Amino acid sequence: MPEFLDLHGRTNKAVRAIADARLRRHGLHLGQDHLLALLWEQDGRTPGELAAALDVTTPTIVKGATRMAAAGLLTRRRDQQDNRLVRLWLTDAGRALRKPVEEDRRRLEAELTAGLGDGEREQLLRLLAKVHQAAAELLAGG
Amino acid sequence: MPEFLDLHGRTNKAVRAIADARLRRHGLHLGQDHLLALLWEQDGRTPGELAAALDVTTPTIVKGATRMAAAGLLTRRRDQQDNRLVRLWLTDAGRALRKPVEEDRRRLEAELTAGLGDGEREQLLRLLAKVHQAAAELLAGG
DNA sequence: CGCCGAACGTTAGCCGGTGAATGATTAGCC
DNA sequence: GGCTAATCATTCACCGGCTAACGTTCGGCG
Repeated sequence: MPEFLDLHGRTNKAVRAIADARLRRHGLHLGQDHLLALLWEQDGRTPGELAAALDVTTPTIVKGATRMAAAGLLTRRRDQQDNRLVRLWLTDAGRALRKPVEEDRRRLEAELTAGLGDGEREQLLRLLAKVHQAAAELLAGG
Repeated sequence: MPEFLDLHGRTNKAVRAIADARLRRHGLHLGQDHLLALLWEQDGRTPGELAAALDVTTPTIVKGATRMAAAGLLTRRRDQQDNRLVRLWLTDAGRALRKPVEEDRRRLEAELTAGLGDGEREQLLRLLAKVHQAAAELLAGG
């Protein structure tokens, strides 16, 4: 069991578990916050656009949007100019989650990296970015 | 979108995608390799033991074991002494995957960290371990 | 103008993961 | 010895993610 893969995977799982627990207090599930983040920035985007921005497939967005619509966080509306398109619009409830959820995420980041000095934090990001680039290249070509 | 959380999440997703693609060549799905790794080390363990070792819930093991049994990688047998227990035993097919899968994983680790010097690799592990510990503490207490 | 292909959202089915409820079996205590 | 409580595995329903198949709607070309 290679060291980096194991450690990276474990860390990711723990982080996801914490994020999930905190999102649950706002009635959200893991991943839905990313979708919301995009809509907070700009309303009325299409599932395809959102999927591309999140590096996720369209069905993932559609299913999530259906659940979030049922939860009253957003509404679906067809585009009048191009009837193939569907646009997602936030409700007041969806908009209201912005501040607390963004704050939660900032706090989580701060708590996780609290044990690192400024130089260490910077270095961690630098090294992780290297690995990420290697992964992206392997995924594309290798 | 905090820097570390975002970068770490992206990296994990890319790594998982690569691992999934490579496991698929052996007829495995993501996560099944971890279960196999435990059984390669020691056969005849119970779902509960495996779940605890992998830090996963028991239903996850049960479902995976069902699929892997259907794929001919392992067999289920009830313990004769304690009839509540179920023990998972590898088939020859399951054992045969050991070398290629372990080799794949070692190679993936090497490829991902190829761009790092020895000092950098060590430092990355050290810093990531710090974050992991912080996450574990948050998960337990905070 | 009509057809045919491209673009798009949706659905269905699978996978790993979770929590909650079920059922069987053992262990412990009176 | 018998009843109760703890311990297992299993099942069900849900979530995010994926691929593949489907149906609609628009665009371009003859």
